[in-house]
Amino acid sequence: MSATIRPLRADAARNRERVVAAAREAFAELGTDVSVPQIAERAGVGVATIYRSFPTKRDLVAAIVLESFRAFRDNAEASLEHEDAWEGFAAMVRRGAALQARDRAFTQVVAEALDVPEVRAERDRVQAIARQLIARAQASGQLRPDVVAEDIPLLLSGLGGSLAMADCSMGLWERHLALVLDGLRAEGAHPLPGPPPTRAKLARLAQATRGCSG
Amino acid sequence: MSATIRPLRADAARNRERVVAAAREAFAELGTDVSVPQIAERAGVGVATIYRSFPTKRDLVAAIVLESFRAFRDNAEASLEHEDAWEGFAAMVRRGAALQARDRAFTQVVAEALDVPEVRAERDRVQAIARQLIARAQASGQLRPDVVAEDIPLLLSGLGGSLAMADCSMGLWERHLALVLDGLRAEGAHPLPGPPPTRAKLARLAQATRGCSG
Amino acid sequence: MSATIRPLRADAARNRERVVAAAREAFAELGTDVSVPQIAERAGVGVATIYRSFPTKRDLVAAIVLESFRAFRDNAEASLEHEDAWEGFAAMVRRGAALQARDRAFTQVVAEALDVPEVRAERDRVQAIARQLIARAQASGQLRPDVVAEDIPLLLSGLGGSLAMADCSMGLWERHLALVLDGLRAEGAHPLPGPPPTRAKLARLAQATRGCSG
Amino acid sequence: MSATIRPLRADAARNRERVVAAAREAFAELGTDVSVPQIAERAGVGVATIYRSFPTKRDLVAAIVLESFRAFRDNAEASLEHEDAWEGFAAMVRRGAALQARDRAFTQVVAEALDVPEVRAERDRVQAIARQLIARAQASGQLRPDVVAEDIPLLLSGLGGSLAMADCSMGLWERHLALVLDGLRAEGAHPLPGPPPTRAKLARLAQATRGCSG
DNA sequence: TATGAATGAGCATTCATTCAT
DNA sequence: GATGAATGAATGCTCATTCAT
Repeated sequence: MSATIRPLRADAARNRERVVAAAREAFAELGTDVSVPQIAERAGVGVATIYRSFPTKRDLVAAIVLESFRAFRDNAEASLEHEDAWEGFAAMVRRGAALQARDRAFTQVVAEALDVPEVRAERDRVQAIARQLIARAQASGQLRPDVVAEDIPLLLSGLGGSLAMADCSMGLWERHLALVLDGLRAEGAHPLPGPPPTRAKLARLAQATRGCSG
Repeated sequence: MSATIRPLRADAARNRERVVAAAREAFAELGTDVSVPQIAERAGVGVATIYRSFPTKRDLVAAIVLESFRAFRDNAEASLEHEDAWEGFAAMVRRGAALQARDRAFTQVVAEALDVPEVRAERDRVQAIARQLIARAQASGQLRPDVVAEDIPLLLSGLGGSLAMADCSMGLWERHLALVLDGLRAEGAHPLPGPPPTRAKLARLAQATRGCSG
Repeated sequence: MSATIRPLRADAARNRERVVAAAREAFAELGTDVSVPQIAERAGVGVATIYRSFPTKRDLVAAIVLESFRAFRDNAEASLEHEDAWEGFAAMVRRGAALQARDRAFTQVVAEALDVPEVRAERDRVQAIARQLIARAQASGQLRPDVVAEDIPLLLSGLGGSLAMADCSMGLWERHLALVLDGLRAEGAHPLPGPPPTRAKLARLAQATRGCSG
Repeated sequence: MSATIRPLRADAARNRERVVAAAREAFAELGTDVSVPQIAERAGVGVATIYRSFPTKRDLVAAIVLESFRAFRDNAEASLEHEDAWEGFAAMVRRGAALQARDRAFTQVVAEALDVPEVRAERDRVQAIARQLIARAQASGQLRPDVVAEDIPLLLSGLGGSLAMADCSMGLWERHLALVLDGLRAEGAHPLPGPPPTRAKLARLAQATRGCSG
């Protein structure tokens, strides 16, 4: 009965899924610069089919990375239940690194702050959870106290960069990740240089699109 | 006869230098996506003048990043003289991070493995020095023994990612860098997962342009 | 059996009417450039429903403007009964102007000679009546004798142009219309240049789609 | 010597002229809707050649119609010298009609108020002259006193409409023009309906892009 | 029969690169 | 040797029209 609710949706949905799958794949592999016609070809549909579901390429990108963000958030939420506070925190970082290891578009969007409300909102939600994981791990004395939640996207983006470079099928990025995690431990922490970033500064930072000169 | 050639050469060389300077600036600021006409305009020359010296945009990019690679290598070589082995090593990493902080194209190329022989060669030379710095720092017991030279580009690229994201004028990236350095210290090192990467594997890795799926 | 067909027909007819209503509105408001999907949405039907009744957008346009032509003809026929021959004639012209003032598509089609047999036929019928109105008004000595029926569409189209330009809600076009009517009066008429257009010439003219060069 | 000032311009200018000529022709014939590729083909150049000289299609349209506007203005200025004030005025109207008779894009732009500063400015200049011609002709008692300068573009646009419809090579539009001119004469003028348009109203009118509903 | 998803050609525009001057 | 105009392929996107449901 529920099958007959949307008879049209039957092949429409199947096609949309083909588009999404093709986009997911293409974006993951080649980054957000793949052209819409390229995605259409991979999906075996015409360009206009894509534009029916996603009025703009931007929207398609947003939809795809949103999936990843959500998956990441689900995982991070689950990590809050971890008995060991450090392991909970590490799991989140690991997950973020893994995601970036297989999705180039995700990496790009983490780094370039796609200005789409839904994405922005999801990012905020993710950060709220990260803050909790951090607080827990710091309270337990395992995570160095001078790390703040805002460092995490930078760290993740950092891992993403390294992953992008390497053939991600090799386990190399896991070495790198372990290294970074060691740097985050309270154990042998050396004080970080400069003042801790204020929340206001970081907010402005999140706005900034790009532009480096010195 | 060299007298009649030189004058032209002088002109040409001056022009080439203008192109290189403009490209350096533009690439650092905007990344490798700046258009050739844009660079030509900045340099105050015609596009064809650029194409005389650099048959391809790719070549121009290569030339520019090569400069950075060389500067990096010079610096790394100097670091070999450092009394403190750890400081020598850390100086190299810091330098790499700083370079990426002010040169967006460099970051891109480190991350995307520009497939040009000269660049590749320079990369190898850099790595040879890195190997020495690492060996020294490990011998002195300050650098964790499970790090290999091949990890360095990945780490640098990682830092680059985080730098790209943040407004690089803020000191944020220096926090991240300090974090990573702490992770590299022998002090609180936890064993890295998996087998150490063999040299052969890494060679193949260097070849690979891209392509992640699982 | 007609009983079983009729119900469907009823549905179909109602749907068709919705389409026509939406098209009428959309064309009047926005001109013939509105997209078919847009009309479908206004009508609350699918595009294909439109294409069932009208194999081509052109046909839909033709159907809609045909309505206006018919309304115009009805009005013109009524004007034949006018006691005052001049007023009868003027009423027709006024009506044509008013139609154009509220229907952008009508204006476009009058100006661009939509090449559809039915439209063409209706145009001829209209002209036959115009001819009578003109004859009457000329016989009464009020309409200048050198005007021929074939001038009328041109005049109307002329008014349409001026109307299109002005915010049609302002009464401006009525000034213009009055001006033109004054030009049509026998009173102060100055002879028109050139030979009066022969019927044959005008027939060829009606054929011509476009093409001006000298 | 002046020939060698811009050796490059030699063929560049020739090519630009080809573009302009092709655009002039295409716009005149088909209106502003002709596609850029179409114009390029007519000109025998690539699309990008057009975009070198005209950053936007809008700019190309503006450039072309500006030519016509200027020609019109020159002519109108000359008409100010006419001994007979009425003939001066009539010459302007005739000229405007003739222009529209051979240039569909001009007609469109007169009717649709292309929002480009230069075009707008030229339009204003033209109107200033029209105002003088009108004042002169009214002072001499030949032009009806209730016409204002702002009526002229409407009248011209009106004539344009009628001209567009007819095969412009036939002299038909000249009949229509004569008719309209007769309507403008003081001789047999009947009072115009409604209040004369205030300048403020007309200014707002000029702003309005489109949108007719009642 | 009505739907609306799919199509592919078309549009305005940009860019790396080549060639006449 | 240097110029910058010309090229044509590519990009994101829209629309009239056609099918599978």
